[in-house]
Amino acid sequence: MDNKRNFSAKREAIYRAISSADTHPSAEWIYEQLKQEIPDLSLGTVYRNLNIFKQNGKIKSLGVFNGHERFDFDTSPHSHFVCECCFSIIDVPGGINLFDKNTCLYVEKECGVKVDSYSVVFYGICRKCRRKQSALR
Amino acid sequence: MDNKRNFSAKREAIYRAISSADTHPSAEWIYEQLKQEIPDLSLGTVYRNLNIFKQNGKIKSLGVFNGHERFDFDTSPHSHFVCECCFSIIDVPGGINLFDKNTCLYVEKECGVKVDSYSVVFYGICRKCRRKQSALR
DNA sequence: ATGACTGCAAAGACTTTGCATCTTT
DNA sequence: AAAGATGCAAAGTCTTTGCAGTCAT
Repeated sequence: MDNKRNFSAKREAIYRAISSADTHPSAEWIYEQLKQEIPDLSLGTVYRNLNIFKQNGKIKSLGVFNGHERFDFDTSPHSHFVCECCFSIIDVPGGINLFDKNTCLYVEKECGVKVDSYSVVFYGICRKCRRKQSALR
Repeated sequence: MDNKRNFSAKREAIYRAISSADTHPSAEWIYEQLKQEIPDLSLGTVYRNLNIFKQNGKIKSLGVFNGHERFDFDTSPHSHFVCECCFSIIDVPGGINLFDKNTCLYVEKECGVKVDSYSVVFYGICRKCRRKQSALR
């Protein structure tokens, strides 16, 4: 992630866990994941390091879903889909959903603000949950 | 809000507080607001009624910002701007930021999901906070 | 009376934090 | 040795909930 090797083994493990996950994980998820490999890891450390990564810009918060803050190591602009049933989060491929600069300029003018970023989230039902729902009928 | 008049005075006051607010309020904000007018209101009641409104579709949750869930009585599709400094939320006027159905279809095909809705949030610094920042220099 | 609504306070869920200890340089 | 990172548990914050009491029909 960085060349300076200024980090601890646990910190690196936490970052590795996020960046290798395909789940846009929560703190709890990372903790559970690493517990097997690092039994003496504490949840507080996970939270602390996530906040450091966030400040560093190494990860991005996707917001709070179902009470859990979710993170993304991919900080490049892209949209997400959130399943309202199981709260899985998946990347929307391609930049098709991104606004151009004019849209932000429009918001700045209309609202009298300075726009730094934006987020686009689609909500619905994921494939897995749809299957479950159909199976129940 | 509804013709059936099946609601209590406090419930109506809570809905009135949201719908007359220009702040996309939190539960706490509504509680503080109404406390003057209704001294024996409890915060639990505010939470309970907000959840009922949410289920009824009478209000929409904008998500959690700075730890507080924020609500909007305007359930029509529109985007929002969130100030990263004071966490004020303002409506982006006009439908210019809304996607068309094809965008949702694209997401459905690419992700193999069913899209029900989406949200667009712009982040930045609001006018008031910018002024404060300039004044400090 | 019956069902709906509420106050109150306790409980829950997630996150942060203080402090002593342990690591790393 | 100094600075940084962590474990542990307590505290903090926001939200939900159980229960008994209240209100409306």
